Amino acid sequence: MNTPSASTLALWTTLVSVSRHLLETIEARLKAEGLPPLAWYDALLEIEKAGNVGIRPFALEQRLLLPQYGTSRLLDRIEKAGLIARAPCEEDGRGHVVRITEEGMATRRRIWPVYARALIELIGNRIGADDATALAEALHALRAPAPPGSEDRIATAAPPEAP
Amino acid sequence: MNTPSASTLALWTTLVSVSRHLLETIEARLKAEGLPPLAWYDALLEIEKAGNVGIRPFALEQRLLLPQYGTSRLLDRIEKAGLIARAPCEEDGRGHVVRITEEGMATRRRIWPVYARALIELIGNRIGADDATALAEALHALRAPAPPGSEDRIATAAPPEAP
DNA sequence: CAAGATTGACCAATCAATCTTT
DNA sequence: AAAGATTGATTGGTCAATCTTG
Repeated sequence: MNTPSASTLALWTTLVSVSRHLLETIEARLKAEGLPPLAWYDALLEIEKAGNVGIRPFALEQRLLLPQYGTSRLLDRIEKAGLIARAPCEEDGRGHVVRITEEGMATRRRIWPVYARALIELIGNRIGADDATALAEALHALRAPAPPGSEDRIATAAPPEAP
Repeated sequence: MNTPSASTLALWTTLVSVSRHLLETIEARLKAEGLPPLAWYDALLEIEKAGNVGIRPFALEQRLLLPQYGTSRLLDRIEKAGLIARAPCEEDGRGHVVRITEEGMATRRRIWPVYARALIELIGNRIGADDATALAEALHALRAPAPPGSEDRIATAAPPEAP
């Protein structure tokens, strides 16, 4: 067999179109509210969870699944907006430490309701809880293989509890 | 309820991470083979299907779900690579017509085996046909609402039969 | 004026170095 | 030399005009 089955093609096309639709809709709503894009939310959340000790960019890369330079450029923009602070690392002279600012926390808290409402409208209201759970379970078969060395798993956009 | 349920969040995070993983893997394989990105394949396929009469950019936009300027820029690059030809439209002085070249067809035919093999390895080999069909059906509940005026549905990356 | 299509200017993503420290 | 992180240069994507014809 050198061509995908009809069921494979059907799953592939719906997967791509659905995730594109959801992402575009959520990004559009954030922009309409004058809020930064989803990538900022994911980054701010991870940095906020790190607390006062902060987080190293290389750790952020792994959690956000971004390339090294992507993380660097993303942090550039978020820092320029005053939502995080970068400082040289004490223990390791090569590294830096990233911490969230008060304004960063405030912005993350303003993003969440818009994000949450979109997820409810676009997913929760359109599919039953049991179906959603079953779908997520089934999709696990298609996940990326765990990179060597990482035993704890992480998803792309891991939202928190309500602010 | 103002926060998404756990099942909604689980589905959202797996959806995003799985589709990102699949897309990145396929794009990486195309690049490794010296082939153009997936977007070129989708465009070339639609243009090739239009045959000798060609296709208008505005029709391509609808099928590829791209913005007007996105289509224009994409066609710029594909044309510069010699894979398509743009000509002014006879019936409508405002419009243009896009046709595929021999080299364009050849390139599309070279992309397909790589694309097809990736879909088989990443999807077909990891999930049963019945499960894949059920998954695709269930995901239909999350699709974008049909835009007014379009009665025939289309997916983002609609692959053809084997070349 | 609306539709089809393109373009200049700007923002974001990518590649290949580069720099510093371990 | 390898790890952590950044940066210059190029490409790709987006916004707001712009141009031409219906």
